[in-house]
Amino acid sequence: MAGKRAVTRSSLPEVIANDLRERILSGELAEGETIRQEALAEEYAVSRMPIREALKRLDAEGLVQFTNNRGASVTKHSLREIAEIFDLRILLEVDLFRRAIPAMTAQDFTRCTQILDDMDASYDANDVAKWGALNHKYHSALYAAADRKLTNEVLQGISLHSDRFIRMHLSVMQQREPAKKEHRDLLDLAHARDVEGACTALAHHISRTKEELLSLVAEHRATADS
Amino acid sequence: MAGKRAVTRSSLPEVIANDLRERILSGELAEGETIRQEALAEEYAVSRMPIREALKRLDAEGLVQFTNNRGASVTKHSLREIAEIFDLRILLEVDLFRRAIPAMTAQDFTRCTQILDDMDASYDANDVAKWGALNHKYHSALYAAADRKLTNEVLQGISLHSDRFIRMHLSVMQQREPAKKEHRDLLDLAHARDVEGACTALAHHISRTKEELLSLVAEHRATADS
DNA sequence: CAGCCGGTTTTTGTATCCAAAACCCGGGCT
DNA sequence: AGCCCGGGTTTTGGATACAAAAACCGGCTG
Repeated sequence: MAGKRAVTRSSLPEVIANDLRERILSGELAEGETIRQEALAEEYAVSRMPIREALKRLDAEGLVQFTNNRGASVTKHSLREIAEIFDLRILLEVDLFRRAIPAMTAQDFTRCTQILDDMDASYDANDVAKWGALNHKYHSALYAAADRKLTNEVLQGISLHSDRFIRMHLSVMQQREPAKKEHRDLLDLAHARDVEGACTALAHHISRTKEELLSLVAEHRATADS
Repeated sequence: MAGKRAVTRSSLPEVIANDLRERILSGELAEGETIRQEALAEEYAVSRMPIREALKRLDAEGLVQFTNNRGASVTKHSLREIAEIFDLRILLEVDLFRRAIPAMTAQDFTRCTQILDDMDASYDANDVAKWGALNHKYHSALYAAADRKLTNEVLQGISLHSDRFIRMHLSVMQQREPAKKEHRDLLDLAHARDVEGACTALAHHISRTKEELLSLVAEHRATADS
């Protein structure tokens, strides 16, 4: 148990930002909801200042929006923007994958396989939060060999948003078994060093997720009136 | 003169962040330089708090780095990361351009031409800051027809960094007249609706800039020891 | 003489406090 | 009766003040 390496490795605004991010991603804080700084301050038993910094950070990440002197509210994306998020993912992930595949080692493959196993487990266990985290981990592992720090950071920033919608509708999407297989196929194609095949498969995989999610969100919003 | 539309359209941290950003981009604040909050606070005649928020924002943009309790310092990119910045630009800009070209209207073309004229003027006048701003404007105008808000935002974030290095060495690069012509060629190809030709031209244009800049930065760093 | 340890100083991080701007509601005017 | 205007309340934004962590320097000891 050498876990707690650094005594207080994260500053107060950071842990608050992490928690708030999780709350937004999990849907506990709904789209468009206005955020009252003082309420959060009391809830976390700190002053309003760390809260402000945390919100500013989330604002930079695009999860909340600051309006002049009217405070912060959870961002709400249009269907069009959601589609764009996924298109960006395709663009970036395919590029990363293409660069990564020739450089992937046996270690990379075993690591990816392991994460996939964990993912399936949490998927079946209905542990949405864990699945989301593992999903990120899997993708990072897939593209680790590309050794592109900056691109990965940008991708993470974008994936945040896509994850929000995926998790929002994961319960419904669980019926889509093919996703599991597609994940495995990607790894197999990479292992066979079939760069183009793997890339098109990845593009299709994300694209299918996009289409499916778009219809789900559209349906959801239609019923929710809003 | 209907300029000052909104009375106080920008908050204090915002104007400070803008100014600091400009100072970093212009090279007034050198790479790796540590930033003393109190010094800036006195300089801007405000308290340390707006400064902190501004720095946090720049941190989110990647222009400065926060270390635990040791404050902020201007980020310094490795040659490898600089190359990655330009590769990302290629990826994003080509995608935007491809989507934009079929949708570009006469208005778009005239607007682009006009900006190009201004750019040439500031280029010849050696006005580096203005040239940078216009460069941004030109690219935004080129991709405006794509109507991809999010992608453009991401691109802006990345271009910030590339601009930093371009402006750092613009005085040397002025000898490279071909860049002017390339800019015009891009517009002509787009006007002819030659999507693939325009995209490859754009990719080559950015790629050439990248190569040239990389050697300049490498040279600069070699002489500056550091 | 070098390395380590402790006190001092600087610098950051957080809290409390005050001012300014935005919303809400009621009253007056057209 | 409806609309506009003004005071009260709420909420954010900024300043000052305080505590904690880190760097720095000097002295001590092996």
